[in-house]
Amino acid sequence: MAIDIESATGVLRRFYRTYHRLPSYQEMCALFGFASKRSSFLLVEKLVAAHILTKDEHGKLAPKKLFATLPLYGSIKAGLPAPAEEQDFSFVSFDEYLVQDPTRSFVLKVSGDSMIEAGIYEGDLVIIEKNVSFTTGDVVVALIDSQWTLKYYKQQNGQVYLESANPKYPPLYPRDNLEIWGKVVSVVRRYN
Amino acid sequence: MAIDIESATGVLRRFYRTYHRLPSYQEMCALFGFASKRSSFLLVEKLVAAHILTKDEHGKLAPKKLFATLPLYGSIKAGLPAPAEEQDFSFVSFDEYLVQDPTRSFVLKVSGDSMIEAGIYEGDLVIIEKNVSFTTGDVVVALIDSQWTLKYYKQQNGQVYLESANPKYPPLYPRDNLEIWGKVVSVVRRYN
DNA sequence: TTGACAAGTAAACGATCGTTTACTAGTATG
DNA sequence: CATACTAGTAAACGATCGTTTACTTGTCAA
Repeated sequence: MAIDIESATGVLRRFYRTYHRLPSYQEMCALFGFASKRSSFLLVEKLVAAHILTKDEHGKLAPKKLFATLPLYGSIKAGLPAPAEEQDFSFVSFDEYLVQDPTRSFVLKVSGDSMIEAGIYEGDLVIIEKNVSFTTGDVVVALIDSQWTLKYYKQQNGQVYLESANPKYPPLYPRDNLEIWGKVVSVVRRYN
Repeated sequence: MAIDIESATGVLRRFYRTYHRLPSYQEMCALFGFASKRSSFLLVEKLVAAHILTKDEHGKLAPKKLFATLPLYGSIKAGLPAPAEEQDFSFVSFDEYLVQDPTRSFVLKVSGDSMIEAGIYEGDLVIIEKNVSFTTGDVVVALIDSQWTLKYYKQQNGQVYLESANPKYPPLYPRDNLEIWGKVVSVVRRYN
């Protein structure tokens, strides 16, 4: 009774999500109930042929795209490919898609509705990048009069101020000092 | 001249992002310019002590949270901790945060403005999960009269229909058949 | 100047690595 | 029935693994 590729992929994916590495052939024996490493070897050969795993230039086993990534279909308007012939898509890993420089980034959970008109809702996560340049229109995290806010950064006639995306809040002109902490480079929302 | 932990972390993070695995001590020698594996060994010891790397239950080296993740500060309203004492936060990996079951999920790039009132903009990526139950108010990907759309799923008096979040579009009542492909479980937006 | 310490080299250890060879059992095909 | 093929076991291969021991530097403080 051979283990099919699909369920093997699931097992390995779960292992990779837990340990952030692939199991050795010996560990695969335990995972799949093999008695010989050769069985793991043959299974891996199939997975490599199926483009689920790869070997890098040093011959080390590595997860291929499917592991940390999902198929990305083109446009929602363009129509979806038939489920049988799932081709013509790229892949996305959100960690890589959302974060350019992890060493300069952090995440904030949004509360309040001041940026709701910009599509940033309460409960959303925003990824902030520090020490980057920003211009008028960027969403920034700012310390204005010793209070933290998420606002549009605006420049007009040399005057710098912060503007809410929700029209019910007035623009903020700094009294003494205005400290910009970073720029919002991406937004993430999870339902339920 | 010792290599400081910070830059070593950067090098390893870059390696991990490229190869989706950690380098061996031998490979670290090449990465850091060491002539002896012992130098790699000592460096790793420091990184483990600094909670940047770990060893799992089988003694295998594994990246700790910091690698695939970013610090998550509480609420934007609550104020940020001082940069020096960066404590009291959790961590987020977006791949894990956004996708519950990778085997049943795919990604679509949004075009059109029909869901703009729900905070889903043109160019956003939506993560769709197939074969899940959904109720009134969920955002779904549907095939209505052989056309793909992103809409609110609605049920009223036994009548099922699709509603746009943008009031300028009327609700869609299916003429012959309505096929729901999956539920939008999360939304992702990257600026610039 | 001396001593202590940190950081690196060089070499060696047993353990585990991926891989290969030889063989066995089961199953499907002719 | 004979054959071929697939999937598995068992054992062994050299290579690489992480780790340890012994020794060499350079630096800073006493």
